[in-house]
Amino acid sequence: MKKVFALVDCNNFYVSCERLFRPELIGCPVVVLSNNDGCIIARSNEAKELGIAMGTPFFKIQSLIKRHKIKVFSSNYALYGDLSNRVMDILQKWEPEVEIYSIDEAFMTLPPSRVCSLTEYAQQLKNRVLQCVGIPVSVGIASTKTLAKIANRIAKKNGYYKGVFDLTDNENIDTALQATRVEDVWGIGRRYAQKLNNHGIYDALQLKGVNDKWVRKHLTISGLRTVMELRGISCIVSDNSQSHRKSIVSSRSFGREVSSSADLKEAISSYASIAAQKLRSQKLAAGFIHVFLTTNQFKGDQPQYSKSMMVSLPQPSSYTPTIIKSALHGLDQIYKDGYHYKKAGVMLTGISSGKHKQLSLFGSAIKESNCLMNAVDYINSKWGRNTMQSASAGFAKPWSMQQSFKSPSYTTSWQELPLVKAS
DNA sequence: TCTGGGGTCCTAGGACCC
DNA sequence: TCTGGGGTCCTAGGACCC
Repeated sequence: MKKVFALVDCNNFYVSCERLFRPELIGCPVVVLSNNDGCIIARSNEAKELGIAMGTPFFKIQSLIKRHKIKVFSSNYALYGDLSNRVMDILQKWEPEVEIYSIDEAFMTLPPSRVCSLTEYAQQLKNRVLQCVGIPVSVGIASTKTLAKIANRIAKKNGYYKGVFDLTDNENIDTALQATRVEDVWGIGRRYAQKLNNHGIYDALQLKGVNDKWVRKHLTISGLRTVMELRGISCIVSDNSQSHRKSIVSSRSFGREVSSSADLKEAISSYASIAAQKLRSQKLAAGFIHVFLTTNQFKGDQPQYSKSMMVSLPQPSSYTPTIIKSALHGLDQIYKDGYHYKKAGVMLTGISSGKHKQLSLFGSAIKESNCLMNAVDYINSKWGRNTMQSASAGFAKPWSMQQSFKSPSYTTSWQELPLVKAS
């Protein structure tokens, strides 16, 4: 029997998280900003209706914000991450096969036999999530993940379906595909959409019928997989192997432009610490450290410079002092005086399980204290990030990002618990 | 004044080897 | 005038995702 996939997607997830603790904002236009309060990364339906596009720079829509009294939030990842975990818990209790795809989406494999219809089954799940966590979700059901994405889009856009749309019925598929533009197909981005349009292909039904050879040549093997999925042949398999991630990045745009080597060293130390902590939290170690910095590409009148460099470690490590030291060594090599830098970062690669370390050929293992890192991680998890930190990361942090509109961490910080007053 | 961060996969091309 | 072919590894860059 053919597999059936359900894509469960939280509606306007970050906005829904903010509204959960500010119910008076239901029905009002709300937006959430990227780090550094740079771009719009989430919009309520009311904000979408005002024509605010995803990724719009915040500073460009100031007057619109004022005119329509749009409520603005800086991103609060502690809150979103916690609520995401709660939603995923419900899904995992509901069905054994759940693939968490992103902070606000998961693919579920539905059982072949059940007492009610697929639509009723998904409605029950949707109600359960709303009841237990308070986050509204939409569910798209189909025989492949790409079709489930399309079904989900229809469930969201068309109120008639009440948040659930079943596309397993073959008769509906082509109608749905015809109503879907190629750029709205999962796996087709701006560039590929342009290419397809130039070739006379505008909707998903046309894409489904394109010659395989042409697709393979112009959209690579990934594009061909997308087309096969539109045809109902499931070929985007879930990666349920216990494989760990291949890279870990920590980077930020600065709150203001940075020129001095001293400030950059602080920032790089800080990012290196964050990356090392992420490594340890997944019990991994890294073999290579990449450091990069770049000037503000939006300022065409200023001299531009960007550079990256890789530093190899003698043996894989997750020890913060080692990671910081190597990152600063890399920074020394690429830093050039006289530029206004906008962004810098640290990327860790050559990632392996921390248990099996390849030791250096000469001499014994380098001394790194796991106990010390365990203690630091424990203290920071209990009392908040940066309760203990490396001195090289600085204290005033004049380069740190702006977050002017951040809501409290309602669910993850004792100090920020919401208060309820009886009157 | 103000334009995110963190990932993955694929391909082309160069270096190098036999 | 003539100057191989094929495999592998690495890196940079492009494209996509949320």
